[in-house]
Amino acid sequence: MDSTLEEVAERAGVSRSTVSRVINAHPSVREATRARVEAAIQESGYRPHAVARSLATNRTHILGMVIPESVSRLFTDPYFPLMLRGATEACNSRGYQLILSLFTASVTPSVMHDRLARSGYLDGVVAANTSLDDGLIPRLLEDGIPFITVGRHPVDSVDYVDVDNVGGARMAIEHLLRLGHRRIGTITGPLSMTPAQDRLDGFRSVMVAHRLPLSERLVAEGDFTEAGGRAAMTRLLEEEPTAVFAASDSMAIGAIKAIRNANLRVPEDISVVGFDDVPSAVSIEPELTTVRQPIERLGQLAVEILISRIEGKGHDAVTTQRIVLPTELVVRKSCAEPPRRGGPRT
Amino acid sequence: MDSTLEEVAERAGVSRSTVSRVINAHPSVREATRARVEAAIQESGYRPHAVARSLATNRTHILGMVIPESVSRLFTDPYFPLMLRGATEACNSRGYQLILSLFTASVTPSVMHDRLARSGYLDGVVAANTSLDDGLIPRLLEDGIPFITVGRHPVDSVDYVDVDNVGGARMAIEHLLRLGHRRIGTITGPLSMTPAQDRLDGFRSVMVAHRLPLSERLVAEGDFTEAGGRAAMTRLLEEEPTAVFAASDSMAIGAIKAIRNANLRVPEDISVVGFDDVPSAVSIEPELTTVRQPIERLGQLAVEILISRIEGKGHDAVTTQRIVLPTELVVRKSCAEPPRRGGPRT
DNA sequence: ACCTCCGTTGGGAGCGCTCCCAAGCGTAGC
DNA sequence: GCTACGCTTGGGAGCGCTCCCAACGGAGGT
Repeated sequence: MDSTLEEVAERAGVSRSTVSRVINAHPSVREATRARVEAAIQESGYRPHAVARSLATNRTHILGMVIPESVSRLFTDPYFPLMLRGATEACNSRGYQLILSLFTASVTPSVMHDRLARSGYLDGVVAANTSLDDGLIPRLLEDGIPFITVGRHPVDSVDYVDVDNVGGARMAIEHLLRLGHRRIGTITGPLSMTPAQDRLDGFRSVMVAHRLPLSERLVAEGDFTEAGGRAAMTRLLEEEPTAVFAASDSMAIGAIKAIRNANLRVPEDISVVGFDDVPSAVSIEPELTTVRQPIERLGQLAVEILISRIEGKGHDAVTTQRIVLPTELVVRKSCAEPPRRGGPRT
Repeated sequence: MDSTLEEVAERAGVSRSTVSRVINAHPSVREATRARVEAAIQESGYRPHAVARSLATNRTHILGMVIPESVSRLFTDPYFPLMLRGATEACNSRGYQLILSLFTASVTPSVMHDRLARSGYLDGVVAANTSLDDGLIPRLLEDGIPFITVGRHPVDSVDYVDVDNVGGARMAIEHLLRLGHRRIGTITGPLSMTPAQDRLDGFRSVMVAHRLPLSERLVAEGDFTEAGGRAAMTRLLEEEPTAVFAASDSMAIGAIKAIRNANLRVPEDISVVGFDDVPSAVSIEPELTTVRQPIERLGQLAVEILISRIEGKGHDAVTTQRIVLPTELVVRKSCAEPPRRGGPRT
């Protein structure tokens, strides 16, 4: 069971090196020898010892997925599970493993970082949705470990995969405009995170392009959670918007609750657009109009690019890789034309 | 940056062994020497090479979390994220790392298994919610790798952590009985999974204890998903139950939709109880009465027990560890007294 | 003054694998 | 028939660390 290369070699009557060649599919092994070795491997149930191999090759085939503490709270949101699934899928098919590093309370970021990057266990790191201020990226850069971020990062040499947050937000707002809305509010994510910034930019750029009022009072910062969306919407309500763009579906769901709580209806009194298109977007009443982003694909691509960087395939190893995936507006039932002035809404 | 023990030793004017002792907090190092070595470590930015250490100690401090393919579909359910978070938390505080192994389409279970257990990278495995028929447990047993399952497993020597599914189901049904329901249906999970079996057993035992009808037609098998719950409920509707116990919140939510789809109301026409108490249980209308299980705690305990087994602390190493956590009924708004016969329901 | 013992320290021998270099051998070319 | 070259194969030298055993020296006991 726990046989070693040497034992297999003896059994096959060849040397350690030859067995190693067979295992690594090295071409220069005579067919007859190869067969003999393979038989010996079968018989002994031999499996290469990954740790020993890693020590010799300086490769572990293990990737780290880092999720900063601030974000791990969102873990009940399907966003991360989906991204993880994409990442895992890619790892599986490329023969890599994924270590999950959530920054939790019991451990400081720097301990966490040491354990990760400098432990020598990781061939590369996927830094998911880091916020700009957590200092993770500079450290990774300093370590020289290959990494990629999910969500754009401003530093020049950083690889990333992202979705078109600006474009998605634009589509959402344009949809609202098309329905006749003029007084549109937005609930943003935490502005230390680039996707939140970008969605807000998209919102603003459309408003500006249409010469619409862009009061800061129509912008409420949330935290991507339902509770945060609810609180933000409650504030927004005072401004009497006829439509709201929430930067995540969870926040949109929170917003709908706040609206109902104020005895208003969605979409008759206020239209709501979300972002993400998580499964529960269709579980709620009314089904949510939202911007779909390919979350699973994002995780998958991140891993694939990271691996190609690690393995140094072609020019991937020198060119910074930046991929932005398109987003898509999904029209459902949470938006309608704005109420007539002085109409049903008191 | 990538200095070795030897280099640090030279810098401190001691031997490799002494540096090793300092790093591993071995007591027999003179204070002065220790200080000198620590300074050298600081200066050189030395970090022990985890892989080399693992090769020498035969310990990686890496655990695997295995989630079978059939279950990874549930990934949009908050169950796994929460369990993962508990597990990660425990790993973090004990200095372990967690490798996530989802069985995905691109890889067969046996390849997956080889990669895991026999790669030598894993000190132990947490097998989450395996179904009885996927053959994972026998293989782990055969390999002799330490492991624990989340959700009870019938084999004698297997460690597990579980929640009191039977008791939880009982509480749910008794609650319904107390409200006056007699014709109660249930939507089960896939019966190849022990939690699904246990919840059904709880349902049955209460029904039997109260001498209530136990028609198989009032039992519909679902798959823990919302869509499955909806389909199962649609079938159940023909039996005209006044209440339904769904073995997961997702299925309960699906059931509510099916009920509404039939132009009936929850809870006025049909009461619904779920299981899990996921966050979205309070996001829907009406808020769901459900059985709460400590999911995060489950993941955490699984890891802690696994680690104590690996490290062979005391008798933990020989006694089978089985822990069953209590569940709790959370009464919200999805249950009411049954409609009067011939009442509003046509 | 000598022996013993303990607290410290150093160095060899691996852990199981890869990689490189060299050796063995058969064959083709001259 | 001899040289050269290419295909195979074997074995040494690590990868960076831990662990064990031996050695060293000073303190305490007699």
